[in-house]
Amino acid sequence: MTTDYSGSGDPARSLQLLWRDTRHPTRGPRPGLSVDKVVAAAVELADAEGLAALSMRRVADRLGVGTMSLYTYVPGKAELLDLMLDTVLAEEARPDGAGGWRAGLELRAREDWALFHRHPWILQITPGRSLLGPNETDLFEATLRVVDGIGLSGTEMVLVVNLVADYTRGVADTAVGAAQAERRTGMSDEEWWKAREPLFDRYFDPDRFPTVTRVAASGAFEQPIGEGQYTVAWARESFEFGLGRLLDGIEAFVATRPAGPAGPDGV
Amino acid sequence: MTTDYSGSGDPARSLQLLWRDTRHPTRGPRPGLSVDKVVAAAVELADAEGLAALSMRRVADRLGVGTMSLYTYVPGKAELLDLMLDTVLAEEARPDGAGGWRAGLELRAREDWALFHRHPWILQITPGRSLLGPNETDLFEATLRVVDGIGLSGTEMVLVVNLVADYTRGVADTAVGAAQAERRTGMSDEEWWKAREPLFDRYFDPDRFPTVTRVAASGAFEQPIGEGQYTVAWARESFEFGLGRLLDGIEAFVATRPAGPAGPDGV
DNA sequence: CTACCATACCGTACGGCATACGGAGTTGCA
DNA sequence: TGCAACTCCGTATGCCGTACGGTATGGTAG
Repeated sequence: MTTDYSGSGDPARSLQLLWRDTRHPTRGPRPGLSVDKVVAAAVELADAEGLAALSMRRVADRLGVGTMSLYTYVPGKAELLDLMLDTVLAEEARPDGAGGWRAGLELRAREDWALFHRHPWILQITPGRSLLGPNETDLFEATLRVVDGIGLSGTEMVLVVNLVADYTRGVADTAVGAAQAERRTGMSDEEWWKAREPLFDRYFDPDRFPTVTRVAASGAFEQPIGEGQYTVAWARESFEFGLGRLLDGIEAFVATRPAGPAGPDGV
Repeated sequence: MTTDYSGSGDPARSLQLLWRDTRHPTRGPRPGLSVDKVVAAAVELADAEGLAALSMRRVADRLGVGTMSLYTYVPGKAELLDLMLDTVLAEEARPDGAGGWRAGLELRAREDWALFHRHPWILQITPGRSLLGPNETDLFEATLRVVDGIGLSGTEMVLVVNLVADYTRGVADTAVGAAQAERRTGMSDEEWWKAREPLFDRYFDPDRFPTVTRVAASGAFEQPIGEGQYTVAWARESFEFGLGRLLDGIEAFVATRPAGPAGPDGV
């Protein structure tokens, strides 16, 4: 499935919810639920069973209310997804500037990575435009601060911060997808490959794919098989390798700028 | 929506379809359709209206057949998505080694980028395990070849190739999401921001977000507004900037390896 | 030439989904 | 005391993927 997602509803309502600008008018019956409870239930469900299992019915069931009651707290599913996203963003530790910009960006990337693994559904909701939620803004502020005063222009600061975030999203998308394949298909990686290898060999022509053949023969695809978690370990190494290269590249770029406390107005 | 996706069906059948290993038994009535026609119709529909609009019913309508007739050609929607993906992969130009590894990886990244824009739905189907389809394998072969013989081990070759692909996927996910937001919400970026700015200002506290405030004041968020396509232009610059940094980082890494035609068996 | 039967085609039905609509019950204030 | 504002939610509509089983087609075996 795909989520046709957000931004369509009433902006004022969405922002109010995101920033929890909700004073309860004292008139009617006391609400039995709250936005936070609905969001928490939805996050739990999505974590446990995936975004595909996240339906308004299931969330309502989990809260012990009728489906339509949710619509008292949340305008619709799209907005609920927005709220879920900004909510889990609060879980990330913020870089604090210790260790310089490189350590700061590393921290941000690793926190993103961990978050994507903890809440894989994040990767399945299309990014679209910015949410303008409090936690997203918070995180952006903290990360911008990390690359502040090292000689970059405002535009360059934004470029660098987004670059690291986008890279992490990309690897995580692949890695999390692979990690979840087992759950989704009810088949371990080993079983999966065992089932396909003999069939694949019928189509795989070494003359057509000589380099793949050679690389495969070198053992590059055989990862250290551990407790069945080997895909995860391999993915993490892959992520760290790429992060290292990326930061090396950024470092070279930063070195070309006039160092010092130039601030975002420079250039 | 989200697509619970693939790998679940019969492997033999999936691989046969992917590699078009389909000889028609001469018995019954002549088939009016073919796998290719079904896939082509599905791709057209997804391109035109997005993955959310891709239903078996709509594909069948487009082909002038009953819904259930599709199941003669394709085991189910998950497998159809697999086929769609491997099919559009054929559109990418393959790097041919001219200009060395850096130019080769650049070409691959730009081809991926273009493909993601041409077929945004690719980004919405969860990667999971490899398809083992012909075009995917082809592309992998061509890209591996580009980093062959420059001193990398087999594992390192795979790391580098995947790194570039993952980076591109990440930026494209963001960029395509933003580019499509207009279509999805029926609202231009300008309208969208106009509707939210005054509301957002009520929550945005400059003391809490000083760096964002300063960077915004420096004009880093005001992109050259052109024909309404400015988001696209900005995204492309952003992609090229990141690609440059990434390849710089990889270049530094390659420089640490013993150059020469070591091949994938080294280290 | 007939009978068989693999295959293509597809109508119907089931259980899921988001959510529009409107009614019933509850509470605080005028 | 009464009504307005509010929560809760049953029902219905129109989507979805696809299981099931029926019918039409047409090459081939006898």
